[in-house]
Amino acid sequence: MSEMPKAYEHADIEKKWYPIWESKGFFAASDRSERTPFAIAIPPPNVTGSLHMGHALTVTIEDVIVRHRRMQGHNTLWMPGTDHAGIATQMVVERKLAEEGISRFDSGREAFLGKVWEWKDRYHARITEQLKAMGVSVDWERERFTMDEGLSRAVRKVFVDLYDDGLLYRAKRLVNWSPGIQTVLSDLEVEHEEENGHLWHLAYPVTGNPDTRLVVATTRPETMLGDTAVAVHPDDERYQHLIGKTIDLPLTDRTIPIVADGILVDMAFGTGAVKVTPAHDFNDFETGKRHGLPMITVLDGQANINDNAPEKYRGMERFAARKAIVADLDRMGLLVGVDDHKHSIGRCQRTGVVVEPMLSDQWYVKTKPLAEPAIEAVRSGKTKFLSKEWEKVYFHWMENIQDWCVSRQLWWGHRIPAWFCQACDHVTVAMDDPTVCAGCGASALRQDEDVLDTWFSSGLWPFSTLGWPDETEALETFYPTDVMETGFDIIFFWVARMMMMGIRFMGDVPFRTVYLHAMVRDEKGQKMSKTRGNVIDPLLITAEHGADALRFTLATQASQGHDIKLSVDRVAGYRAFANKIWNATRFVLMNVPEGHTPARLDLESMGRLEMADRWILAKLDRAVTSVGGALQSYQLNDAAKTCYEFFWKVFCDWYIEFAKPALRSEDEVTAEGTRRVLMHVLDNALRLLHPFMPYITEEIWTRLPLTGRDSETLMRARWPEPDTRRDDADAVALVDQMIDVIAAVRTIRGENRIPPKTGLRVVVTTSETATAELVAGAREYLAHLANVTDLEVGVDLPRPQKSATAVAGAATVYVPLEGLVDLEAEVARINKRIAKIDKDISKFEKKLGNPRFLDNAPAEVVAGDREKLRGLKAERATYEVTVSALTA
RNA sequence: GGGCGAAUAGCUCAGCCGGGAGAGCACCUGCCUUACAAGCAGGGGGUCACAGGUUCGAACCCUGUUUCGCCCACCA
Repeated sequence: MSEMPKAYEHADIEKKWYPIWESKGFFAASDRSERTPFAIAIPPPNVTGSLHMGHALTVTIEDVIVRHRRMQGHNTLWMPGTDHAGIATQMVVERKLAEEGISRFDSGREAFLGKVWEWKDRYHARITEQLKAMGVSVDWERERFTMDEGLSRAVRKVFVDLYDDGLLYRAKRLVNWSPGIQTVLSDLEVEHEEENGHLWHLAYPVTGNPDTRLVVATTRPETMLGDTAVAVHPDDERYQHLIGKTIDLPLTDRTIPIVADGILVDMAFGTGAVKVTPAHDFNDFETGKRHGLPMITVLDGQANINDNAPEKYRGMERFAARKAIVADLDRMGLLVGVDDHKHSIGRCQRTGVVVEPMLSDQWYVKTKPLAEPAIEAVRSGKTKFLSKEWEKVYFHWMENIQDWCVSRQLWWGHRIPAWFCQACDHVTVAMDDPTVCAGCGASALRQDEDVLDTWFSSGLWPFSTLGWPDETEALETFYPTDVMETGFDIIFFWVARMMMMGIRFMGDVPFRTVYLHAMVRDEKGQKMSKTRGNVIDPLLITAEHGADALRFTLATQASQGHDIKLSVDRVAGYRAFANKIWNATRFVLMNVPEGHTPARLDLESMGRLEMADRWILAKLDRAVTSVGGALQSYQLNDAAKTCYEFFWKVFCDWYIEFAKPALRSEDEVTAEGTRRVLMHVLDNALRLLHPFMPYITEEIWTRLPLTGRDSETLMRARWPEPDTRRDDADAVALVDQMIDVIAAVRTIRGENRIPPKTGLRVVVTTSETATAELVAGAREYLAHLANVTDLEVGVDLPRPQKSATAVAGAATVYVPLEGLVDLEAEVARINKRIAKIDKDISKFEKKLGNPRFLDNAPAEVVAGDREKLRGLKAERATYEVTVSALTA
C-alpha cells in the first residue's frame, strides 16, 4: 500500500480514475438483463460552446441519481449525447465568419454547413472533455447526436407520419419573424417585456370630407403604410355616422374603409379608433380575416420598407421609417399628439431584435390532439412532476397550446422532407427522396429549403436515442425512462414536446418522473449567460477545487424552489471536506498494521464491542436510513448534508477520538474490535458518499484492506441498506451522555480560558448509578478528549469548594477552579447562563400553567414539557448554589 | 390581466407531520494535541418581512399587505 500524502491532491486522482472506469465498462448498461432497469436520458448539451454551471448542476444531479441506482443493483442506463441546436449553433458560426467579413450567403449552403460541422466536432470534443472531468457515468458507447443518421431517420419518420395523419400542415399565416436572423420563430422563442414607448395619435381624413378626421392611436406609426381599414366600436356613438365611409390614407394613394369591430376595439382606450394593419399585427390580422380586408405587407425580411410602400420610404429601416413618417404627418398637420406609453415588446430570444409579425408560408404541427393525451398522462399520474406546482404550469400551457410552427429559414438542421412540384400544386412528403411528384408524376421537384425547429428532434430524444424507429432491445428495456431531470426553463420547449411525441409514437410516456431544477446564477444572483460574459467555467472550478467539491456543493444546493447562487467559498469548504475524508482514512490506515486485514464485522461479533463502537454503528445505521431515503425521493441536498454531518461531526469529531484510546489498549480484543469498526464505518460511509464524490471515494475505497470486497470498483459495490439490529438505542443514550459530560468540561475550560495543556481535576455527580458507572468507565475518554487528569465520579457527591459547574444531561460536572481562574469571571458566566435558563423556565411555566394546554395538548407533549421544566429547574438550582458558593 | 416562488444570524441557505430557532462561511477567544492549521476546542450573533386570524401552542396552517424574482397572456 502506497503512503498517503498528508493533504488530498484532487488533480492526479481525478485524472486517474475516469479512464479506468470507462475502459473497464463500468458505465455500460445492458440491453438484456434480469436486473431492474433504470434509465435517464441526458438533456443533450448544445454544441454551441463550452458547458456552463447549469450543465454542471444537471450532470451532477443525474450522476448522483444514476450512481445510487447502479449501486443498488439496477441495470442503469444514462444515455449521453449532444444537440445540434439549430439557431444557436448557426449563429455562433455566422458570427465567427462575420469576423472574417464573410456572410453565410457569401460562402453558400454547402460550404457553410461544412464550417458548422467543423464547429460541431470541435465543441463536441470540448463538451465531452468537460463532462468527463465532472465524472459523469454515462454509457458513452451509446452516445448520439441529434443530426446523426439514426436520429435523422427518426425525425423524418415523425414528420412524414404526422403529415400523413393530418397533424402536420403548411399554412400562410402571420408569424413571429426575426429580422436579425431572418427566420420565423415559434411563440416560445419570443420574449415579451414591458418597455417605454409612445402612443402616436394620427388624424386620418374621411374621404370627400377632409375636415372630418378620424384620429387613431398607434404604437407603430410606420405600419400605417400597410393599413387596410380603420376600426371603431359598433356601439360607439361618436363614430356611428362614419361606419361604412372611407378614409384617404395619408402618405399613400389608397382609400380604406371604416369598419365596426367590437372585438378589436375598446371604446375606452385611446381615441376609440384603431388603424388596422393585417399584415403586421396579430390582432389586426384576425380583424382583417373577419372583414375580408386585403393584407398588404410593407416590410421585407430585414424589416426594411418594401416596394408595396410609396417610393419615398422604400428601403428605409423600420425605425428610421417611423421617424420619417411621423415627421411627414406632423408637417401635414396630421399628428395630433404623442403620449408616453408603456407596452409589451416581443424580442427574439437569441438576438434581442424586435420581432416583426409577418405574413408567410410555414409548416405547423397541430398540437391539440397531441396535447390532450399528454395532459391526461400527468393527470392520471403516469408521469409525475417532483414538485406539484410545475404540474400546474404544465397544464396551463398544454391546455392553451397553439399550433407549433416547426419550419425555420436556416441551413443548420434537419432539412424538411417536402418537395414542391414545378408543374402542379402538389407537395410530396416522403421518407425517401422522391424522384417524381406524387400528385402529377412530373419530375421537376424542388425540396423545401427550410429546416426543422431544433426542438422537433429534441422532442424525440428519449426514444430516438434508443434506436427508434427500429424495434430495438434497448427500447424494450429502457423505455419509458425513469427520470427526466432538466432546467425548469425548458419545460415547454422540451419536456412538453417529449410528452406529446413520446405518447404519440411510443404509445407510452417518455419518463415517469420529472425533476426540474433551478437556475444557477453567479454569486451576485445574476443570470449566467454567454452574452453577459459572466459564465463560470466549471472546468476552472474543477481544476482549482476538484470535481468532487464542485459536485458536492451543487448537490447540497439542489433543493427545489429557488435559484442557486454559486459561491466559490462554499466550493472551497467542500474541498476541505474532501481533505477531511482523506485524512480520516490516513488515520484509519495508520492504525491497521501493514499487511493486516481486519475481519469483516458481522452482527454476531457485535456483542463483544465497546460502547463507543456500538454507538457509531447505530449512528451509521441511522445515516444509512436517512441518506437512502433522501436519495430514493431525490432529496439530494438532504442526503448530501446527512453524509457531511455524519462523516465530519459524528465519525471524525467523536468516534475517531474515542477510537484512539481503544487502539492503544493493551487488550487486543478491544483494539482489533475498534479496527474492524473503523474499517466498517469508513467502508460504508464511502459508499454513501460515492454518488456525490466519486473520485476520492473510489481512490480511498480501493486502498482499504477490506475482507470479502464485493466489487473491484466502488461504482458497482453494494449500496448500504439499513439494519435496525445495529441501531443500539442504549449505546446511543449512554455515549451521548458521555459526550455531554466531555462538552461540559470543554465549555468550562474554554470559557475560563484554561489552556488545553492544563490538566483538570473534575468531579462528576449524578443521581443515577448507571450514569455514574458510565462516566467512571469513560475515564480514558475524558483524559484524552478533555485533558481530565483527576476524575472523581459518584452518586450525589458533594460540591467541591470554589468550582465551576455545568449541567450535562443527567450529570453535573464540577471543575475546582481555585488557582486556575478568575472566580468573578466564572460567576458572571454562570449568571448569564442562569438568565437564559430563567427565560426558558418562565416560558414553560406559562405553558404548563395554562389549563387549556393541559386539556388539549397530547399527553406525551405535556409530560415532555413537564420533564423539561423539571430539568431546567434542577439545572438552575445547581448553578444557583455554585454562584452563592463562589461569592461566599 | 392571470399564475408561481421567495422573504429566517453580517452573507449564502436548511428547517419534512405545528410542540424549547439550525448549518456553512464570516466574526471573537484559546490551541501547530503524533489523521487533518484545508485543522481542533470554546463563544457571541435572530422581532423567522409586516398586520390580522385559526389553535392549548405558529417560522410552519389561513387571510390580507409590502418588497424582490419568475412564468404565462396579441390589449391599439
